[in-house]
Amino acid sequence: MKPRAALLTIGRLAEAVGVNVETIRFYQRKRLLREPPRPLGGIRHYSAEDVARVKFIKAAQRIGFSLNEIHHLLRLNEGMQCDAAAELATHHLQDVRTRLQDLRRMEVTLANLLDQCHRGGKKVACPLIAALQTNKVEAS
Amino acid sequence: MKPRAALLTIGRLAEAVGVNVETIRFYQRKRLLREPPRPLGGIRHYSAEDVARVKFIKAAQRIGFSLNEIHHLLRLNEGMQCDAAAELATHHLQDVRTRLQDLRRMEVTLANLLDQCHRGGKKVACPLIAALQTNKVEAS
DNA sequence: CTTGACTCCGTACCTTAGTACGGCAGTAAG
DNA sequence: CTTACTGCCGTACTAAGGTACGGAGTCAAG
Repeated sequence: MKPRAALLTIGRLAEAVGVNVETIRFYQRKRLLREPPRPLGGIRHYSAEDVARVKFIKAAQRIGFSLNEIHHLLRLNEGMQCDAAAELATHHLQDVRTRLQDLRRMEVTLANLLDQCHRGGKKVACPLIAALQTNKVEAS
Repeated sequence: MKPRAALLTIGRLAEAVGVNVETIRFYQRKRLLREPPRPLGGIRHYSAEDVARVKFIKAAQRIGFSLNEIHHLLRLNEGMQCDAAAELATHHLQDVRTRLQDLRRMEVTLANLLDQCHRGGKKVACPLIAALQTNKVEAS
């Protein structure tokens, strides 16, 4: 018999990524994940690609993208027309670069704070707020 | 007459940052913002510091922090005991660095995608998903 | 052939982060 | 004085992103 146990069911997929089974179903409903083939008796089975996809979704969320934006990003992945892709990518690239700057400032500031601490002051004054606005948040 | 017009009311604060008045009130309820002094007749007035604070909140949200995490970050700002601050900061610093890596990968990938496009392929194949998982995919 | 661990499905519920609503009060202009 | 802004307050509603629940089917092991 073929190793039925190796089949990637929804439960295993969820476990592999570290999310709830319901979350997988939810992503399917939201079309962030294709409906997988269900060869025998209606039990879905997934591929390694699906694992990667869900991991991508989770990573993208951590850096501040909404499911909606992630949906767009994922479409870039599946060979779309170049001009459309370029437009989307340009837009997201700018977005990503803004976030990078904010994150770098945050990094530097936290690192400085730690450094101050280790030099032995008992209290620290942390210009954390200044960190993210040095650049600007010009209201439109 | 004193320049009453220069008073930073809730409406002006909201406008300065580009958020809704209700959002400011909401942040106050959530203790992300102190209750400001209300000298005459109960009308709150805010300082430039409050503007900075709200801007910080918004910037931190864009890079993926929840209001809860932001609450912690803000507490770092107001001179706390060094050991406590150091622990918090260390934790957030790691977090920030992970996000930075993901964002950098995302940046490189999007930039490559654009580059491919400009070189004239009609369709593009974008290893976008690979981008965010390079760090840790030990999927069995 | 029963039992336990999954799976399937739809629906309901929960948390986070706001937004909107309606009633009341103070001030300023017409 | 009346009308028009704001501001104050509490409560209710919304949207996004899940989570939980209950009933039914499936499958491998005991």
